[in-house]
Amino acid sequence: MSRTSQADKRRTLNAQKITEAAIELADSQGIEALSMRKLATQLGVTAMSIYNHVANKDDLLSLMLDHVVSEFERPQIKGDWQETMRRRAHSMRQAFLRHPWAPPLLISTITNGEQTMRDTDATLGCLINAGFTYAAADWARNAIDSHIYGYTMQELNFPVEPDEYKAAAAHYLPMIEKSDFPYLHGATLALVNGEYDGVTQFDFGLNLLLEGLARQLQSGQLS
Amino acid sequence: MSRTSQADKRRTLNAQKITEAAIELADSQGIEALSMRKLATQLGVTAMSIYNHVANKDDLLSLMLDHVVSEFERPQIKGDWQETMRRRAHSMRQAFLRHPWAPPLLISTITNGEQTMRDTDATLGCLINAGFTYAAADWARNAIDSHIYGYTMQELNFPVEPDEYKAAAAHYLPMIEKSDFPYLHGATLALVNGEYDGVTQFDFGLNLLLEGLARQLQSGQLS
DNA sequence: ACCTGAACACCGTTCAAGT
DNA sequence: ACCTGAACACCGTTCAAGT
Repeated sequence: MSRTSQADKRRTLNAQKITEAAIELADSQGIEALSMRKLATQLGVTAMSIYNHVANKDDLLSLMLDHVVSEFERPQIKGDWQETMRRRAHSMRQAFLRHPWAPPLLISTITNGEQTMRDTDATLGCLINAGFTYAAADWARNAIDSHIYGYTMQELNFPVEPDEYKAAAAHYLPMIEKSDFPYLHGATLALVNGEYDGVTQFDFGLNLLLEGLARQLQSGQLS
Repeated sequence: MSRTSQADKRRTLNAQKITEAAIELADSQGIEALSMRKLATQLGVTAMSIYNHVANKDDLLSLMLDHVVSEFERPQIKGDWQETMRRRAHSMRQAFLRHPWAPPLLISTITNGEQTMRDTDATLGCLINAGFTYAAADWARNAIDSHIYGYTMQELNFPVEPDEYKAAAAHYLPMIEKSDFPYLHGATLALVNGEYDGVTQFDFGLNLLLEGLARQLQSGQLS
């Protein structure tokens, strides 16, 4: 009987199952809760079994990240490059909202997985096809990705939800001395008074970049 | 004699000394090498002594981050807002190059320290003084910071140094199948052939943002 | 008031032993 | 070929005991 149950485990456990369980654990409990021991428990197995399928925890994280990248919408080479870049950016933000642990790890990843290479290839392809030089395509991709990563990481770590901004501002206002922080005080007061809603826009920065790129491309600075 | 040495320790150890030693350790050995035990050894003291001056490791990290923020150039309220924002951005990038562990922690920090509030106040002040509404100043600051954080984190984690790009490209080229990754292959080949240098520019994305903001401000969309 | 050693509840990972 | 338990070298932090 113990033979059968072990045989069952052998059939079920593999790198993909481990990766999926790890992502689910990191999504629901946070990345700091992802330990080899907890993951093993979730899988109904001993911590050490995992090492038969992945080299170590870093290897597991790489597999998890490559899966996240697979959720990015792959750019079409042909077509409206601005719209294609916008669709990719939005899909990346959505993937990061589903997997909030991913951006800091993904941006720090040294070796690139299969999916990352596919994403980079298609992104460069779209821009080059639109008339960008290799150098300009590289700069453009870098600037767009900076915004996607920087914006979503700020967004993910913002301490209050959009529908609580006004209440939070009213709560913090007394702690922001008008004499010490006049503009922060003014901005917080404007929020309390409903003069603006405090919601930043992903598309605001993205449009600044895309419109600037379009303008430079049209005037021949990038081609 | 043991009395004197303990009295000496009491005089020397304080939150500021601990913070400085922690920053030095993180700068030189990496943030993952910063443990309470190693930090204590560096300070010639027991790990537990540290807890007499900081609440816990998170508290220590907050103190470290507030010090990093103090190295940002504080925006002048009056003056050329574009130039002021550019100076702040460059000083932030330089601070992050000195303290590469800081950006992911700083962008994730929930509670803001004194220096962070001063930076935010002066940044908003500069933009509001230039004619931005509260909302527009918030969007602008968010977009600029997204670029600073996103760009520097990509830069800090890029696996090769600029003067090794060409050699690295030549090394990786055979691994990038032309049929699988045509554009990545082409870009790498262009790098090997010296058609472009592969160096991305911090100012490229920053200028796109600032020029776009200036254009929208001038046309009355943000005021 | 501050420093200390022992202890607790965790980690990732190695290794020899099982089947 | 894969799973396991014990062990090692680490963590952050609590607590009672010192001065």
